[in-house]
Amino acid sequence: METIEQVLESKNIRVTAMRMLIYKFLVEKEVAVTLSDIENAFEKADRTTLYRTIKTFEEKDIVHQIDDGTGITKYALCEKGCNCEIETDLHLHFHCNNCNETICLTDHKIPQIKVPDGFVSENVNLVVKGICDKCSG
Amino acid sequence: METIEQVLESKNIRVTAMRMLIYKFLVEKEVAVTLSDIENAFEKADRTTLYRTIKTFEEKDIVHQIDDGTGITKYALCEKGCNCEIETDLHLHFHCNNCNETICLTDHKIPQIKVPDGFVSENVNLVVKGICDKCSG
DNA sequence: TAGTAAGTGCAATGGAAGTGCATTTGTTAT
DNA sequence: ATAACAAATGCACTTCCATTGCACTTACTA
Repeated sequence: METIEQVLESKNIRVTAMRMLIYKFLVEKEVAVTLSDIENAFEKADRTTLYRTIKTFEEKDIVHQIDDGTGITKYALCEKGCNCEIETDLHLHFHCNNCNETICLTDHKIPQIKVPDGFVSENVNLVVKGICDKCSG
Repeated sequence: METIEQVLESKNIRVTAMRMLIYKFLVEKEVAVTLSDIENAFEKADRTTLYRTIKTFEEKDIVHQIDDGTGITKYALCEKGCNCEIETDLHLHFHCNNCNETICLTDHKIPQIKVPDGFVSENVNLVVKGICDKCSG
């Protein structure tokens, strides 16, 4: 089992208390979070720090950004099976219309999408909306 | 050939000069537009009016909203083959990373997406990013 | 044609994203 | 150990888009 320090170091991210806390928070949260979520969880910390920390994590490919259509950017840890650095790693996201949470369905790859002649596909964003397992129960 | 008045009336939208102009603008634009695009086209009109006009069009299903991941909401006319009122009408959108325009690929339906047990899919948003036909030429 | 409902314009607010700069903290070399 | 440097953090501020309240105008309806 890797420690948080090891994870950060392996990605060339300098280890700080703040970063460890935020990483831990992301691990414990199983859904994608907004910047506000993080803000609420760390009220003592500055918004900018949280913002830049997430951006750092993103650059170093330990979190990926999700645009689930709510208009607010969400972030989730890149876990087992998520290779965000590879453009073609395209798992889909599920947004629950009831609890408003967004979940990475890492196992569910996006099928090949055909585009018309002349169009070149570089990237695909797919968000399924509906009711999640917890809410449909 | 339906006139603009007829289109609006058939959707129970009261006909005003402003609405006709905006509708005409949307018809002529073949790509999805932002509120700012409309604003620039109608500098004499108020932002709020344009905003609410688009919202009205959206409610009455003559326009649909597109979230192409640029962070700015775009709108496009629901044309032939687009049945936004039906949740399962799911054509995809293409966003060009070069010219920054977003196009409805009305003919391209989204394939059936499987979700895990317990999840209920109600809606799917799919945006393909890449280079459009005009830019790849 | 008067009355009412809807549409429009102006002003202001709110939320999220992003930036500049000063300060603090951490790393490295001496 | 500590000086010097680089990176991280906190504060203040800005910008941009979305949205709302209210007053005024326009269009339908009895």
